[in-house]
Amino acid sequence: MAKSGTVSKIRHQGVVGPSDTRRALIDAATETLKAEGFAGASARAIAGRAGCNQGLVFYHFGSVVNLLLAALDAVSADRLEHYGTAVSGVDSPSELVEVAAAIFQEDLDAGYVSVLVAMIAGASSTPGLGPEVADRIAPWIQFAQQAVEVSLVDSWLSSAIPSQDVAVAVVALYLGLEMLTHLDGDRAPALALFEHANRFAALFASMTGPTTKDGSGETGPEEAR
Amino acid sequence: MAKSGTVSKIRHQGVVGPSDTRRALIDAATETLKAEGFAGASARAIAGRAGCNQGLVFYHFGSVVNLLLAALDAVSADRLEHYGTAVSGVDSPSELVEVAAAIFQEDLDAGYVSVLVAMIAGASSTPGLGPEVADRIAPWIQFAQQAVEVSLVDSWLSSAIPSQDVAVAVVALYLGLEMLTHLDGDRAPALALFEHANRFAALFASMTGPTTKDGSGETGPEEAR
DNA sequence: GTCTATACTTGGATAGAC
DNA sequence: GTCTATCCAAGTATAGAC
Repeated sequence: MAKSGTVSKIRHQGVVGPSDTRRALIDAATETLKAEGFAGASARAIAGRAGCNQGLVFYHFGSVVNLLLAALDAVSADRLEHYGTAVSGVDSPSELVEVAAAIFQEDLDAGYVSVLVAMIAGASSTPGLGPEVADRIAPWIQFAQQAVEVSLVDSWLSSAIPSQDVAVAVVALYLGLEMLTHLDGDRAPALALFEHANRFAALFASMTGPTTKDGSGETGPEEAR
Repeated sequence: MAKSGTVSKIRHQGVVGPSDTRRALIDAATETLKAEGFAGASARAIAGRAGCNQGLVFYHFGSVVNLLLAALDAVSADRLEHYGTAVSGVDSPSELVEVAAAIFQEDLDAGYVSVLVAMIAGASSTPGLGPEVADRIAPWIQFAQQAVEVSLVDSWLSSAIPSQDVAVAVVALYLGLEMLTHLDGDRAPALALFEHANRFAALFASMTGPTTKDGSGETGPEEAR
Protein backbone atom coordinates (compact mmCIF):
# COMPACT_ATOMS: atom_id res chain seq x y z
CA MET A 1 0.00 0.00 0.00
CA ALA A 2 1.04 3.60 -0.45
CA LYS A 3 0.92 4.17 3.27
CA SER A 4 4.59 3.56 4.08
CA GLY A 5 6.22 4.53 7.33
CA THR A 6 7.58 7.91 6.24
CA VAL A 7 4.31 9.00 4.63
CA SER A 8 2.23 8.27 7.69
CA LYS A 9 4.76 10.12 9.78
CA ILE A 10 4.26 13.32 7.77
CA ARG A 11 0.48 13.08 8.18
CA HIS A 12 -0.06 15.22 11.23
CA GLN A 13 -1.97 18.46 11.54
CA GLY A 14 -0.48 21.51 9.86
CA VAL A 15 1.87 19.84 7.41
CA VAL A 16 -0.15 17.78 4.97
CA GLY A 17 -3.55 18.59 6.37
CA PRO A 18 -5.85 18.31 9.34
CA SER A 19 -6.42 14.84 10.68
CA ASP A 20 -9.53 12.97 9.64
CA THR A 21 -10.93 13.11 13.14
CA ARG A 22 -10.44 16.84 13.41
CA ARG A 23 -12.30 17.33 10.16
CA ALA A 24 -15.00 14.86 11.22
CA LEU A 25 -15.52 16.75 14.46
CA ILE A 26 -15.89 20.07 12.66
CA ASP A 27 -18.42 18.57 10.27
CA ALA A 28 -20.29 16.91 13.11
CA ALA A 29 -20.32 20.16 15.06
CA THR A 30 -21.83 21.91 12.06
CA GLU A 31 -24.51 19.25 11.70
CA THR A 32 -25.25 19.29 15.42
CA LEU A 33 -25.63 23.08 15.44
CA LYS A 34 -28.05 22.80 12.54
CA ALA A 35 -30.12 20.03 14.08
CA GLU A 36 -29.94 20.69 17.82
CA GLY A 37 -29.01 24.33 18.13
CA PHE A 38 -26.43 25.83 20.45
CA ALA A 39 -27.88 24.39 23.63
CA GLY A 40 -27.84 20.92 22.12
CA ALA A 41 -24.30 21.08 20.79
CA SER A 42 -22.52 19.27 23.62
CA ALA A 43 -19.23 17.45 23.33
CA ARG A 44 -21.06 14.15 23.69
CA ALA A 45 -23.65 14.95 21.04
CA ILE A 46 -21.02 16.11 18.57
CA ALA A 47 -18.63 13.22 19.20
CA GLY A 48 -21.51 10.79 18.87
CA ARG A 49 -22.35 12.23 15.46
CA ALA A 50 -18.70 12.11 14.46
CA GLY A 51 -18.44 8.50 15.59
CA CYS A 52 -15.57 9.09 17.95
CA ASN A 53 -14.89 9.56 21.63
CA GLN A 54 -16.02 12.60 23.54
CA GLY A 55 -12.55 13.31 24.91
CA LEU A 56 -11.22 14.00 21.43
CA VAL A 57 -13.15 17.23 21.34
CA PHE A 58 -10.92 18.54 24.11
CA TYR A 59 -7.77 16.99 22.69
CA HIS A 60 -8.22 18.64 19.31
CA PHE A 61 -9.93 21.90 20.26
CA GLY A 62 -9.44 22.41 23.97
CA SER A 63 -13.11 23.17 24.60
CA VAL A 64 -16.53 22.72 23.05
CA VAL A 65 -16.82 26.42 22.28
CA ASN A 66 -13.56 26.38 20.34
CA LEU A 67 -14.87 23.53 18.24
CA LEU A 68 -18.09 25.41 17.55
CA LEU A 69 -16.08 28.45 16.48
CA ALA A 70 -13.99 26.27 14.19
CA ALA A 71 -17.22 24.98 12.66
CA LEU A 72 -18.42 28.55 12.20
CA ASP A 73 -15.12 29.40 10.52
CA ALA A 74 -15.49 26.48 8.15
CA VAL A 75 -19.06 27.35 7.21
CA SER A 76 -18.13 30.99 6.76
CA ALA A 77 -15.18 30.27 4.52
CA ASP A 78 -17.15 27.73 2.50
CA ARG A 79 -20.18 29.90 1.89
CA LEU A 80 -18.38 33.21 1.32
CA GLU A 81 -16.24 31.61 -1.34
CA HIS A 82 -19.36 30.19 -2.95
CA TYR A 83 -21.11 33.56 -2.81
CA GLY A 84 -18.10 35.21 -4.40
CA THR A 85 -18.27 33.08 -7.50
CA ALA A 86 -22.06 33.39 -7.64
CA VAL A 87 -22.08 37.19 -7.80
CA SER A 88 -19.01 37.51 -10.02
CA GLY A 89 -21.05 38.29 -13.13
CA VAL A 90 -23.61 40.55 -11.50
CA ASP A 91 -23.83 44.23 -12.44
CA SER A 92 -27.41 45.26 -11.71
CA PRO A 93 -29.65 45.21 -8.65
CA SER A 94 -32.22 42.88 -10.19
CA GLU A 95 -29.50 40.41 -11.15
CA LEU A 96 -28.19 40.58 -7.61
CA VAL A 97 -31.62 39.86 -6.21
CA GLU A 98 -31.97 36.86 -8.49
CA VAL A 99 -28.62 35.47 -7.41
CA ALA A 100 -29.46 36.17 -3.78
CA ALA A 101 -32.73 34.29 -4.11
CA ALA A 102 -30.96 31.23 -5.50
CA ILE A 103 -28.29 31.38 -2.80
CA PHE A 104 -30.87 31.83 -0.08
CA GLN A 105 -32.70 28.71 -1.18
CA GLU A 106 -29.44 26.79 -1.15
CA ASP A 107 -28.62 28.00 2.34
CA LEU A 108 -32.09 27.19 3.56
CA ASP A 109 -31.89 23.65 2.23
CA ALA A 110 -28.40 23.04 3.54
CA GLY A 111 -29.02 24.86 6.83
CA TYR A 112 -25.85 26.92 6.70
CA VAL A 113 -27.43 30.10 8.02
CA SER A 114 -28.92 28.27 10.98
CA VAL A 115 -25.34 27.72 12.14
CA LEU A 116 -24.87 31.49 12.24
CA VAL A 117 -28.16 31.96 14.05
CA ALA A 118 -27.31 29.31 16.61
CA MET A 119 -23.91 30.81 17.33
CA ILE A 120 -25.22 34.36 17.59
CA ALA A 121 -27.93 33.21 19.97
CA GLY A 122 -25.45 31.11 21.90
CA ALA A 123 -23.18 34.12 22.32
CA SER A 124 -25.63 35.39 24.94
CA SER A 125 -25.10 32.31 27.06
CA THR A 126 -21.34 31.95 27.03
CA PRO A 127 -19.07 34.67 28.48
CA GLY A 128 -16.56 35.96 25.95
CA LEU A 129 -18.20 34.30 22.96
CA GLY A 130 -19.84 37.47 21.68
CA PRO A 131 -16.77 39.19 20.21
CA GLU A 132 -15.54 35.94 18.69
CA VAL A 133 -18.82 35.45 16.86
CA ALA A 134 -18.98 39.11 15.89
CA ASP A 135 -15.57 38.84 14.21
CA ARG A 136 -16.87 35.95 12.15
CA ILE A 137 -20.12 37.63 11.14
CA ALA A 138 -18.41 40.83 10.00
CA PRO A 139 -17.15 39.30 6.71
CA TRP A 140 -20.73 38.43 5.77
CA ILE A 141 -21.80 42.04 6.14
CA GLN A 142 -18.69 43.20 4.32
CA PHE A 143 -19.42 40.82 1.46
CA ALA A 144 -23.01 41.99 1.22
CA GLN A 145 -21.85 45.58 1.15
CA GLN A 146 -19.41 44.88 -1.64
CA ALA A 147 -22.04 43.03 -3.65
CA VAL A 148 -24.50 45.90 -3.26
CA GLU A 149 -21.90 48.43 -4.34
CA VAL A 150 -20.90 46.47 -7.41
CA SER A 151 -24.52 46.04 -8.49
CA LEU A 152 -25.20 49.75 -8.11
CA VAL A 153 -22.24 51.02 -10.08
CA ASP A 154 -23.27 54.04 -12.18
CA SER A 155 -26.79 54.03 -10.74
CA TRP A 156 -28.32 57.11 -9.17
CA LEU A 157 -29.22 54.85 -6.24
CA SER A 158 -25.60 54.51 -5.23
CA SER A 159 -25.62 58.07 -3.94
CA ALA A 160 -29.06 57.77 -2.36
CA ILE A 161 -28.36 54.65 -0.29
CA PRO A 162 -25.35 54.02 1.93
CA SER A 163 -24.27 50.53 1.00
CA GLN A 164 -23.21 49.65 4.51
CA ASP A 165 -26.67 50.16 5.92
CA VAL A 166 -28.18 48.13 3.11
CA ALA A 167 -25.70 45.36 3.82
CA VAL A 168 -26.68 45.25 7.47
CA ALA A 169 -30.32 45.09 6.44
CA VAL A 170 -29.68 42.28 3.99
CA VAL A 171 -27.81 40.17 6.53
CA ALA A 172 -30.41 40.90 9.21
CA LEU A 173 -33.17 39.88 6.83
CA TYR A 174 -31.22 36.76 5.97
CA LEU A 175 -30.91 35.78 9.61
CA GLY A 176 -34.50 36.69 10.45
CA LEU A 177 -35.98 34.82 7.50
CA GLU A 178 -33.93 31.79 8.40
CA MET A 179 -35.34 31.89 11.93
CA LEU A 180 -38.95 32.29 10.85
CA THR A 181 -38.66 29.72 8.09
CA HIS A 182 -36.93 27.25 10.35
CA LEU A 183 -39.62 27.77 12.96
CA ASP A 184 -42.64 26.64 11.01
CA GLY A 185 -40.98 24.95 8.05
CA ASP A 186 -42.80 27.08 5.51
CA ARG A 187 -40.38 28.72 3.11
CA ALA A 188 -43.06 30.11 0.82
CA PRO A 189 -43.21 33.60 2.38
CA ALA A 190 -39.44 33.95 2.24
CA LEU A 191 -39.29 32.99 -1.41
CA ALA A 192 -42.19 35.27 -2.24
CA LEU A 193 -40.21 38.13 -0.73
CA PHE A 194 -37.41 37.65 -3.22
CA GLU A 195 -39.98 37.84 -6.00
CA HIS A 196 -41.16 41.21 -4.73
CA ALA A 197 -37.61 42.41 -4.24
CA ASN A 198 -36.96 41.53 -7.84
CA ARG A 199 -39.92 43.60 -9.02
CA PHE A 200 -38.78 46.53 -6.94
CA ALA A 201 -35.26 46.34 -8.25
CA ALA A 202 -36.68 46.42 -11.77
CA LEU A 203 -38.92 49.33 -10.83
CA PHE A 204 -36.04 51.38 -9.52
CA ALA A 205 -33.91 50.54 -12.49
CA SER A 206 -36.70 51.73 -14.78
CA MET A 207 -36.95 55.09 -13.04
CA THR A 208 -33.89 56.34 -14.88
CA GLY A 209 -33.65 53.71 -17.57
CA PRO A 210 -30.67 51.39 -18.11
CA THR A 211 -28.00 53.84 -16.97
CA THR A 212 -25.16 51.46 -17.69
CA LYS A 213 -26.04 51.34 -21.36
CA ASP A 214 -27.22 54.75 -22.51
CA GLY A 215 -25.28 56.63 -19.87
CA SER A 216 -27.92 59.41 -19.76
CA GLY A 217 -29.46 58.80 -16.36
CA GLU A 218 -27.12 60.37 -13.84
CA THR A 219 -29.56 61.94 -11.39
CA GLY A 220 -32.68 60.47 -9.87
CA PRO A 221 -35.93 62.12 -8.87
CA GLU A 222 -35.57 64.99 -6.45
CA GLU A 223 -37.95 63.32 -4.06
CA ALA A 224 -35.25 60.77 -3.32
CA ARG A 225 -33.27 63.57 -1.73
CA MET B 1 -55.55 46.77 57.45
CA ALA B 2 -57.62 45.83 54.42
CA LYS B 3 -56.10 42.37 54.35
CA SER B 4 -58.68 40.55 56.46
CA GLY B 5 -58.92 36.80 56.72
CA THR B 6 -61.49 36.30 53.99
CA VAL B 7 -59.62 38.52 51.53
CA SER B 8 -56.37 36.66 51.94
CA LYS B 9 -58.24 33.40 51.46
CA ILE B 10 -59.48 34.52 48.04
CA ARG B 11 -55.96 35.42 47.00
CA HIS B 12 -54.96 32.30 45.13
CA GLN B 13 -54.18 31.88 41.45
CA GLY B 14 -57.03 32.31 39.01
CA VAL B 15 -59.47 34.19 41.19
CA VAL B 16 -58.01 37.53 42.14
CA GLY B 17 -54.69 37.17 40.38
CA PRO B 18 -51.52 35.19 40.09
CA SER B 19 -49.43 34.83 43.18
CA ASP B 20 -46.51 37.14 43.73
CA THR B 21 -44.03 34.33 43.31
CA ARG B 22 -45.54 33.20 40.06
CA ARG B 23 -45.28 36.72 38.71
CA ALA B 24 -41.76 37.10 40.06
CA LEU B 25 -40.70 33.90 38.32
CA ILE B 26 -42.12 35.05 35.01
CA ASP B 27 -40.34 38.38 35.31
CA ALA B 28 -37.11 36.68 36.33
CA ALA B 29 -37.41 34.25 33.43
CA THR B 30 -37.77 37.19 31.06
CA GLU B 31 -34.72 38.90 32.51
CA THR B 32 -32.70 35.69 32.42
CA LEU B 33 -33.59 35.08 28.77
CA LYS B 34 -32.48 38.61 27.94
CA ALA B 35 -29.21 38.37 29.84
CA GLU B 36 -28.18 34.74 29.54
CA GLY B 37 -30.05 33.46 26.51
CA PHE B 38 -31.92 30.20 26.22
CA ALA B 39 -29.01 27.99 27.20
CA GLY B 40 -28.47 30.05 30.35
CA ALA B 41 -32.08 30.09 31.44
CA SER B 42 -31.98 27.24 33.96
CA ALA B 43 -34.39 26.77 36.83
CA ARG B 44 -31.63 27.68 39.27
CA ALA B 45 -30.60 30.81 37.40
CA ILE B 46 -34.19 32.02 37.13
CA ALA B 47 -35.10 31.22 40.73
CA GLY B 48 -31.94 32.94 41.91
CA ARG B 49 -32.94 36.08 40.06
CA ALA B 50 -36.47 35.84 41.45
CA GLY B 51 -35.11 35.40 44.96
CA CYS B 52 -36.90 32.16 45.62
CA ASN B 53 -36.26 28.44 45.66
CA GLN B 54 -35.54 26.47 42.55
CA GLY B 55 -38.27 23.92 43.23
CA LEU B 56 -40.96 26.57 42.87
CA VAL B 57 -40.35 26.67 39.15
CA PHE B 58 -41.69 23.12 38.94
CA TYR B 59 -44.44 23.70 41.45
CA HIS B 60 -45.85 26.66 39.54
CA PHE B 61 -45.07 25.73 35.96
CA GLY B 62 -44.25 22.02 35.90
CA SER B 63 -41.08 22.50 33.87
CA VAL B 64 -38.54 25.14 32.92
CA VAL B 65 -39.77 25.24 29.35
CA ASN B 66 -43.31 25.96 30.47
CA LEU B 67 -42.05 28.89 32.51
CA LEU B 68 -40.12 30.23 29.53
CA LEU B 69 -43.25 29.98 27.40
CA ALA B 70 -45.21 31.85 30.06
CA ALA B 71 -42.56 34.56 29.96
CA LEU B 72 -42.85 34.70 26.18
CA ASP B 73 -46.62 35.01 26.52
CA ALA B 74 -46.23 37.88 28.95
CA VAL B 75 -43.76 39.76 26.77
CA SER B 76 -45.92 39.17 23.70
CA ALA B 77 -49.09 40.42 25.34
CA ASP B 78 -47.31 43.41 26.84
CA ARG B 79 -45.62 44.55 23.66
CA LEU B 80 -48.45 43.86 21.25
CA GLU B 81 -50.80 45.93 23.37
CA HIS B 82 -48.24 48.71 23.44
CA TYR B 83 -47.76 48.52 19.68
CA GLY B 84 -51.50 48.68 19.20
CA THR B 85 -51.83 52.02 20.91
CA ALA B 86 -48.68 53.32 19.22
CA VAL B 87 -49.99 52.77 15.67
CA SER B 88 -53.57 53.75 16.40
CA GLY B 89 -53.22 57.17 14.74
CA VAL B 90 -51.13 56.06 11.77
CA ASP B 91 -52.50 56.33 8.23
CA SER B 92 -49.44 56.62 5.99
CA PRO B 93 -46.33 54.51 5.38
CA SER B 94 -43.92 57.22 6.49
CA GLU B 95 -45.83 57.68 9.74
CA LEU B 96 -45.71 53.94 10.27
CA VAL B 97 -41.98 53.90 9.73
CA GLU B 98 -41.55 56.69 12.25
CA VAL B 99 -43.58 54.86 14.86
CA ALA B 100 -41.73 51.63 14.10
CA ALA B 101 -38.39 53.38 14.60
CA ALA B 102 -39.46 54.66 18.01
CA ILE B 103 -40.81 51.26 19.02
CA PHE B 104 -37.70 49.50 17.81
CA GLN B 105 -35.51 51.72 19.95
CA GLU B 106 -37.70 50.98 22.95
CA ASP B 107 -37.50 47.25 22.33
CA LEU B 108 -33.77 47.42 21.85
CA ASP B 109 -33.28 49.26 25.12
CA ALA B 110 -35.62 47.02 27.06
CA GLY B 111 -34.45 43.83 25.34
CA TYR B 112 -37.93 42.51 24.61
CA VAL B 113 -37.10 41.21 21.16
CA SER B 114 -34.11 39.31 22.47
CA VAL B 115 -36.59 37.17 24.37
CA LEU B 116 -38.20 36.20 21.07
CA VAL B 117 -34.83 35.51 19.51
CA ALA B 118 -33.73 33.38 22.44
CA MET B 119 -36.91 31.32 22.36
CA ILE B 120 -36.84 30.82 18.59
CA ALA B 121 -33.22 29.72 18.79
CA GLY B 122 -33.98 27.52 21.78
CA ALA B 123 -36.76 25.84 19.86
CA SER B 124 -34.06 23.98 17.91
CA SER B 125 -32.73 22.41 21.08
CA THR B 126 -35.90 21.28 22.82
CA PRO B 127 -38.21 18.70 21.23
CA GLY B 128 -41.75 19.98 20.84
CA LEU B 129 -40.91 23.59 21.58
CA GLY B 130 -40.99 24.70 17.96
CA PRO B 131 -44.77 24.73 17.42
CA GLU B 132 -45.35 26.36 20.80
CA VAL B 133 -43.02 29.22 19.92
CA ALA B 134 -44.45 29.48 16.42
CA ASP B 135 -47.95 29.95 17.85
CA ARG B 136 -46.64 32.85 19.92
CA ILE B 137 -44.74 34.52 17.08
CA ALA B 138 -47.70 34.39 14.70
CA PRO B 139 -49.52 37.33 16.38
CA TRP B 140 -46.48 39.54 15.81
CA ILE B 141 -46.61 38.84 12.08
CA GLN B 142 -50.34 39.30 12.06
CA PHE B 143 -50.02 42.63 13.82
CA ALA B 144 -47.36 43.81 11.39
CA GLN B 145 -49.57 42.81 8.49
CA GLN B 146 -52.50 44.73 9.88
CA ALA B 147 -50.36 47.80 10.51
CA VAL B 148 -49.02 47.72 6.96
CA GLU B 149 -52.51 47.37 5.51
CA VAL B 150 -53.89 50.25 7.54
CA SER B 151 -51.02 52.52 6.52
CA LEU B 152 -51.51 51.70 2.85
CA VAL B 153 -55.24 52.30 2.65
CA ASP B 154 -56.14 54.01 -0.64
CA SER B 155 -52.55 53.83 -1.87
CA TRP B 156 -51.65 52.27 -5.19
CA LEU B 157 -49.03 50.32 -3.28
CA SER B 158 -51.66 48.25 -1.52
CA SER B 159 -52.33 46.37 -4.75
CA ALA B 160 -48.65 46.11 -5.67
CA ILE B 161 -47.46 44.57 -2.42
CA PRO B 162 -49.02 41.64 -0.57
CA SER B 163 -49.16 42.82 3.01
CA GLN B 164 -48.46 39.37 4.44
CA ASP B 165 -45.11 39.10 2.74
CA VAL B 166 -44.16 42.58 3.89
CA ALA B 167 -45.17 41.65 7.43
CA VAL B 168 -42.91 38.60 7.38
CA ALA B 169 -40.08 40.77 6.09
CA VAL B 170 -40.63 43.36 8.81
CA VAL B 171 -40.62 40.79 11.60
CA ALA B 172 -37.60 39.03 10.11
CA LEU B 173 -35.76 42.33 9.88
CA TYR B 174 -36.76 43.08 13.44
CA LEU B 175 -35.35 39.79 14.69
CA GLY B 176 -32.22 40.02 12.56
CA LEU B 177 -31.41 43.58 13.56
CA GLU B 178 -31.87 42.65 17.19
CA MET B 179 -29.36 39.83 16.78
CA LEU B 180 -26.77 41.93 15.00
CA THR B 181 -27.20 44.88 17.33
CA HIS B 182 -27.06 42.70 20.39
CA LEU B 183 -23.92 41.05 19.05
CA ASP B 184 -21.66 44.06 18.83
CA GLY B 185 -23.64 46.57 20.86
CA ASP B 186 -23.71 49.14 18.07
CA ARG B 187 -27.25 50.25 17.32
CA ALA B 188 -26.24 52.99 14.91
CA PRO B 189 -26.65 50.91 11.71
CA ALA B 190 -30.09 49.75 12.78
CA LEU B 191 -31.27 53.26 13.50
CA ALA B 192 -29.79 54.54 10.26
CA LEU B 193 -31.89 51.97 8.44
CA PHE B 194 -35.09 53.44 9.78
CA GLU B 195 -33.96 56.82 8.49
CA HIS B 196 -33.56 55.40 5.01
CA ALA B 197 -36.85 53.57 5.25
CA ASN B 198 -38.48 56.84 6.09
CA ARG B 199 -37.02 58.49 3.00
CA PHE B 200 -38.20 55.65 0.83
CA ALA B 201 -41.68 55.77 2.28
CA ALA B 202 -41.80 59.46 1.47
CA LEU B 203 -40.47 58.77 -2.02
CA PHE B 204 -43.18 56.25 -2.77
CA ALA B 205 -45.85 58.48 -1.34
CA SER B 206 -44.68 61.27 -3.63
CA MET B 207 -44.91 59.10 -6.73
CA THR B 208 -48.67 59.54 -6.91
CA GLY B 209 -49.10 62.45 -4.56
CA PRO B 210 -51.16 62.37 -1.35
CA THR B 211 -53.81 59.99 -2.62
CA THR B 212 -55.79 60.10 0.58
CA LYS B 213 -56.42 63.80 0.09
CA ASP B 214 -56.95 64.53 -3.60
CA GLY B 215 -58.21 61.04 -4.38
CA SER B 216 -56.86 61.18 -7.95
CA GLY B 217 -54.02 58.72 -7.70
CA GLU B 218 -55.55 55.31 -8.10
CA THR B 219 -53.03 53.59 -10.33
CA GLY B 220 -49.28 53.50 -10.04
CA PRO B 221 -46.61 53.33 -12.71
CA GLU B 222 -46.95 50.39 -15.06
CA GLU B 223 -43.47 49.27 -14.19
CA ALA B 224 -44.82 48.17 -10.83
CA ARG B 225 -46.70 45.52 -12.76
C1' DG C 1 -4.20 9.83 18.31
C1' DT C 2 -7.64 7.34 20.33
C1' DC C 3 -9.88 4.99 23.91
C1' DT C 4 -11.58 4.02 28.91
C1' DA C 5 -12.32 5.65 33.22
C1' DT C 6 -13.12 9.04 36.29
C1' DA C 7 -13.56 13.60 38.93
C1' DC C 8 -16.27 17.41 39.19
C1' DT C 9 -20.14 20.54 38.14
C1' DT C 10 -24.54 21.86 36.78
C1' DG C 11 -29.29 21.09 35.85
C1' DG C 12 -34.13 18.89 35.90
C1' DA C 13 -37.20 17.06 38.83
C1' DT C 14 -39.34 14.96 43.17
C1' DA C 15 -40.30 14.05 48.32
C1' DG C 16 -41.26 15.62 52.53
C1' DA C 17 -40.94 18.95 56.44
C1' DC C 18 -42.90 23.28 57.72
C1' DG D 1 -46.80 27.89 49.05
C1' DT D 2 -42.28 27.63 50.25
C1' DC D 3 -38.18 25.54 51.77
C1' DT D 4 -34.50 21.74 52.47
C1' DA D 5 -32.70 17.73 50.94
C1' DT D 6 -31.92 14.56 47.61
C1' DC D 7 -31.73 11.67 43.32
C1' DC D 8 -30.40 11.20 38.82
C1' DA D 9 -29.01 12.54 34.23
C1' DA D 10 -25.98 15.11 31.44
C1' DG D 11 -22.12 18.00 30.70
C1' DT D 12 -17.00 19.63 30.86
C1' DA D 13 -12.64 18.36 31.42
C1' DT D 14 -8.55 15.49 32.71
C1' DA D 15 -5.54 11.24 33.52
C1' DG D 16 -3.72 7.35 31.97
C1' DA D 17 -3.68 2.92 29.27
C1' DC D 18 -3.00 1.44 24.57
